[in-house]
Amino acid sequence: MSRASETAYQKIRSFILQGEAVPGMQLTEEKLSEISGVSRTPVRDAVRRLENEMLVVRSASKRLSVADWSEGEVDEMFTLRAMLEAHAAARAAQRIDGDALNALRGINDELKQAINQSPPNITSFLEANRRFHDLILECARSPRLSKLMPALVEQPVVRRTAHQYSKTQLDQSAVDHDELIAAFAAKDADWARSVMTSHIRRAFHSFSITAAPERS
Amino acid sequence: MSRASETAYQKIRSFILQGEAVPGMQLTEEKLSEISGVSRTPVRDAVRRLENEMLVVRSASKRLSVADWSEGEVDEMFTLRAMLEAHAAARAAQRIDGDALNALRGINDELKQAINQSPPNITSFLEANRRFHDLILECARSPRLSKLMPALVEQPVVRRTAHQYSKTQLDQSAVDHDELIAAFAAKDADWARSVMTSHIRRAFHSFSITAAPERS
DNA sequence: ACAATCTTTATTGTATACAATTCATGCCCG
DNA sequence: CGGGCATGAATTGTATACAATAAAGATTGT
Repeated sequence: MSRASETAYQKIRSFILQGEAVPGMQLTEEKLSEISGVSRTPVRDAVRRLENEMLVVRSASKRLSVADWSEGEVDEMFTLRAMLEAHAAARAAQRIDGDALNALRGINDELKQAINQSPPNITSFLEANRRFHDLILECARSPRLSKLMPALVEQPVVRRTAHQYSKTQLDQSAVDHDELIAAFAAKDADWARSVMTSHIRRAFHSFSITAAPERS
Repeated sequence: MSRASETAYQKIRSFILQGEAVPGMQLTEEKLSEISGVSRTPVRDAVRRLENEMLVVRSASKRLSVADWSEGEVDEMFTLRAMLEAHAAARAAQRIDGDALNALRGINDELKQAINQSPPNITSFLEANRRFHDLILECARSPRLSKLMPALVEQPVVRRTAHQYSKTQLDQSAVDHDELIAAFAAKDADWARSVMTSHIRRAFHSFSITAAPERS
């Protein structure tokens, strides 16, 4: 997208993900245009994109609000994400080349460095993690899959601001990634699929456990 | 959506699906606003929706064109659709109530009537088929799944204008639907998932076989 | 004739003004 | 008091004019 529309998208998105917005709170196009500093027209474009990622929802009478998903819906999201990302891993295993494989190794090294700082650098970890998964998606070479994934990935982040990551969990992520790389190197689609499924579902359960207390 | 934006969406969509548009052909916002009889603003809204359904694509320099997918990409779409619709069927099996079950039976009766006309009424068949699958999706009660499906369902229609349906294929669809209903009545999620998977993948292969000659 | 650059034209992006809806408030009548 | 209805305010939808950008075409120098 072009400049204004893109900045609006970024600003509104971070406004929601950085926790400045309360789930369920109403958003008017005018307020959003103030936040992002552009007119309503590009704001509307940005909102459409966010609507597709289901970060904002539109009520029956076209009013906008910050998405607020029930526990069951978050579960469902993880299930769908596990299915699709496992499928992406399987495709990637059949298509990946040596360069991409090395790139994955490099990204996972960065991820390990982020973990081994004290305290672990969560921001760097999340950033490397995102790049790792994005690169796999790219190697899957499925435009359609690439289109569907954004509606599944960022969602948990909304509630995760206060999320505590244990060193054990972080280390396990790096181990999973290493095993994925091994499966890719062996071009074993089923192996890759299984590892990815476990990886996502484990993340889901540790997310549920630490996120649950918030609901008090 | 509101009136103008919605009519734009409908008109452009049917313009593409009814085969008046050639895959790959360029679409300017102005021409689309002529076609739909509204100004460019609502056209842009409509285009965003179509872009998400991947019926139109946007080139690197923001120019619009009618989507044109390779054979491999159509395959991938069917695979994804099979995965997600099978998942929807499994969820529906656990959540469906008697009313919805009866509604499914009614819809499938209409579908059979459409088949048994001579010649079979393909339009009615497709319409009933769509309602059948839509109702299952609704019974799955997964907003996220409902959001993802549109990007997967209408795609093949683009090339299918000249598609010939054999009586055997049509009958098999009705039989599949009956078995799905049986799985739902038994609340057997795995059964429902399997039947739906077979149903979609069979449709895929009969589609490939009859659509292939077009590529000459 | 060819290539590089400039100019022109086509197309998309943005802002603003206004129209149409929807929501909230208060009023009247029961 | 309380429910329905009118009125006003807030919000979204649409059209249009203009700005920015990308594509196409013309021009010039070699």
